[in-house]
Amino acid sequence: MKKKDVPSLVKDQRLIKKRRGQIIKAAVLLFNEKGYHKATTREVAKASGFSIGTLYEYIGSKEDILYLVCDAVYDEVMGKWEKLRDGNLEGLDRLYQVIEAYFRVIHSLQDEVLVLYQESKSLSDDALAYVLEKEMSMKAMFEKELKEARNSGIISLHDEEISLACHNILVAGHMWTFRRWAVQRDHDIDSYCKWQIAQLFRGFGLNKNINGTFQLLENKPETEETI
Amino acid sequence: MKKKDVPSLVKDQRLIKKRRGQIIKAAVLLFNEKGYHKATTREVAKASGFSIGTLYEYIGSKEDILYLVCDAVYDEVMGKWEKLRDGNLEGLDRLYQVIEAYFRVIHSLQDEVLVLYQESKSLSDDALAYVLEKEMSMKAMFEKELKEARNSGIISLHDEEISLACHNILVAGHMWTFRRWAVQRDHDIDSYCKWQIAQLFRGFGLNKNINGTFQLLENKPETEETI
Amino acid sequence: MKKKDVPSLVKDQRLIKKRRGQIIKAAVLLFNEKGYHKATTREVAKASGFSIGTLYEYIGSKEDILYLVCDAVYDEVMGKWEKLRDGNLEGLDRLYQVIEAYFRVIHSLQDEVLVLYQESKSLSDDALAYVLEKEMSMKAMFEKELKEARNSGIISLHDEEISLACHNILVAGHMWTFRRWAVQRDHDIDSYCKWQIAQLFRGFGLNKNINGTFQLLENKPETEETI
Amino acid sequence: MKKKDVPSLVKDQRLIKKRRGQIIKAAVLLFNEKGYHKATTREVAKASGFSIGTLYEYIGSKEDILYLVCDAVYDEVMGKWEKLRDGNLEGLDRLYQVIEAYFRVIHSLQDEVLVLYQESKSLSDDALAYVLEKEMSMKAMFEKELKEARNSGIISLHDEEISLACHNILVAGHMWTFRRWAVQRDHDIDSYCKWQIAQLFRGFGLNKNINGTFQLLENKPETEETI
DNA sequence: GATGAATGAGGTTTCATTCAT
DNA sequence: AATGAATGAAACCTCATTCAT
Repeated sequence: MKKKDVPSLVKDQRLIKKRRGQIIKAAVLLFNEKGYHKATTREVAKASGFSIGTLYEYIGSKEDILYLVCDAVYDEVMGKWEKLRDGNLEGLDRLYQVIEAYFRVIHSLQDEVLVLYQESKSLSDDALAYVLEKEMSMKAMFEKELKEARNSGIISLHDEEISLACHNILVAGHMWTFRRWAVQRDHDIDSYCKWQIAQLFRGFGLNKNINGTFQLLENKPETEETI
Repeated sequence: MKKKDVPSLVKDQRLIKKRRGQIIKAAVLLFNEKGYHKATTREVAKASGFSIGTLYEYIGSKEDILYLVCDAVYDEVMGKWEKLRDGNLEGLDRLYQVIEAYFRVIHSLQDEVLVLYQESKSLSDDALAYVLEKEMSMKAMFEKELKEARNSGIISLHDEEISLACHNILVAGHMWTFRRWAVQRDHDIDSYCKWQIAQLFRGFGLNKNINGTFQLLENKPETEETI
Repeated sequence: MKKKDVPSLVKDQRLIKKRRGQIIKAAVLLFNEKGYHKATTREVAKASGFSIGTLYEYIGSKEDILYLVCDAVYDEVMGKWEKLRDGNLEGLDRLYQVIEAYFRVIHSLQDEVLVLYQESKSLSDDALAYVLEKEMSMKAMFEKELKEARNSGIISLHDEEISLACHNILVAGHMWTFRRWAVQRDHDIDSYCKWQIAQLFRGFGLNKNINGTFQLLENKPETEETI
Repeated sequence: MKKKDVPSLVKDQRLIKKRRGQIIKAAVLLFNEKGYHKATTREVAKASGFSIGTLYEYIGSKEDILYLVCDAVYDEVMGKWEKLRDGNLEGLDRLYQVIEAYFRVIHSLQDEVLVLYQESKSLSDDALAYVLEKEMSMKAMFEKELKEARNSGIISLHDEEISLACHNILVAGHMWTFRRWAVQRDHDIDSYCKWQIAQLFRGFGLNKNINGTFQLLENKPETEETI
């Protein structure tokens, strides 16, 4: 599915990019604070730093703002995630690191992801389809990783389990934002990564040591750090 | 925290209960279809079977409708869950059954739970606090179960892990509704219960046999059914 | 073609009729004064005697107002015209009287007809088609009269000429409104009727005497009254 | 009344003329298609081949565009009409030819005349007055012709009748455009000229022969061609 | 207790016009 | 002379809420 076309009356592509960046930034803050429906276009314009007329030079409708936000957030998540992933790792280390990187990216983009998560349902059918497709492509990336791990003999899961596990990973990421009122009261992001990943891979004989790198458990007796 | 007071101009408590039941039922359908913000009070009144004037005899504001829905959904979930739980079970069987019962209740109240999940953020601060408190009380119930299981030596998890695991269980329930566009494409509720519970307890030497009841794994070699 | 359905949120049909009557009356005045496009819905509401919200209880969109006006004006013209026509007349007298009655009805509904004439082009395609159809049905009425007159041997015109003559009659009626800035400076409605009808039937040996009834010209030498 | 002054920021008169020509041409097309009010200045600028900024270098306001169009259309009609009129003709031939030429000019400038006719009411009072004055000057030309014909004994009409007849001639021209949805379905311009002129002069013993030139009827018995 | 017509604040969007480049 | 991004007043329309019946 192709990116939905958001109409603009302005020709200069560089300017469009800049102004839309302002819009997205302002919208994330506003949508977080009051939600998409209660935030007005006038407020978005003002928070973006220009007039309502100028706002509509760069979008076609209010929904376009939400679409721009959702699209941008996915791109940002994907971009940051790619940068954070260590392509040199293999096997278990790689698996852990991929997931942890994902959690940490979400942590760094909390507001953005929360909007994506809570408001995307207000998109029109086709825009929503596009966004869900992006979500599924993220899921596919995790599936690829898990299947490679299975091929390497590190984990043993059915396809169905892998699929579900990937949903769980993705949602565990989202949870960090949409349940922050509870989860972030008890955990910081380090702790959250540690325990969630532990939960995901319990039973596969894996462990993460204290200084944050992951290691195989070598049949040590259970200690505080062991899961 | 006490239940928020929803004002009514009508005296007859029995009538209030009846009419609010109609309102909640209609609102769940409508909020599912178009969301809380896009559904109008007129539509709610019509779907409830009476006039807009009558609607306002039983509520004070539109938000009250959402509050009534959220409150009722929790009560319904709790009620059904209690009925479904087998108080006689002990140990592992009990643990499994509590969780599975929870998933099945959510399955049977999909629309309701979805509304609760997607729209409760639109509640006012105090109403939201009340709803979140209910959510925490559900979490507490799971925590109690898990701690008992730990005391019985069935599982070994830190308090922190138990807390997180309970979040995961609750969210796994919600997921069944808010990710149904993907999850319910690949799973029916039986399969979902099986694999999600498996995922939660992998590594504790538990298993679920083919006919749907859970059992301890007795050192059998791993088979297809083994997790 | 059926009457276009104008949506109303109000149920009481009598009230709808009453309120729409108010709307039409107010709209005719306003549209005359500033034209359809420059008149605002708020102004229409105010001139109708109620709030903007109430206005929209009785219409679905601004265009509906214009449609209501056009539809009502045609009905009013037709209704008044029928009442004014003398069904007992035959032959020439009938022909003259039908046309004169038409002119006089338009005179009594000047503002209404002017709006119909100047603004109907702003209707949507299907509403416009409906209105033009009404116009054609009026033309058909004149054609019927002229053909009967031809059958009686009073006038001798080809079908093509009759068709065009009917257009001319209709437009001569409209002219009285849309060229009033010039025509009504030089004529009152009596004089206008007299000369326009004379113009239409010159050459058929007809005349209208001074006191307003029509008569056959009996080969008299031309006098001031003769055409 | 003097031509209204349309302000321009540009000095070069030749350029002004050229650019305004572009504007008028574009505006006629647009105003025909969507009407003056629904056409935007941006659209006019684009259709004219330059930017909105440049448009405003040559006009002071949107209304000026309409004024330029109306003014230009009159000039064009007058210019073409003069060229088409045969100054050598006398008497009846002259009378017929003047009217037919007028109809044919309007036919060749249909879109332009239609805009003039349908939108001029949106002009400001003074601009409208100027335009109506032009209309009256056209009427005066017809009056001059008819009076000369009366002096020559070709027709016998009172001053009042002549005035009205001239209105009718002018409106018969406009009709060809504003009732084209009906009239042009049944007639081509040749047929329209023939029958409308016939209608105007019925009873004066005039005729138009088959090959399109007009002639006096020489007491022949009425035939199909006779009116 | 039920009704539904009335209200008007406030939402989204448009577009004529300006002015710095 | 030409450009086009920026502006904001003002348009249309919605809908939660009230209150007379």
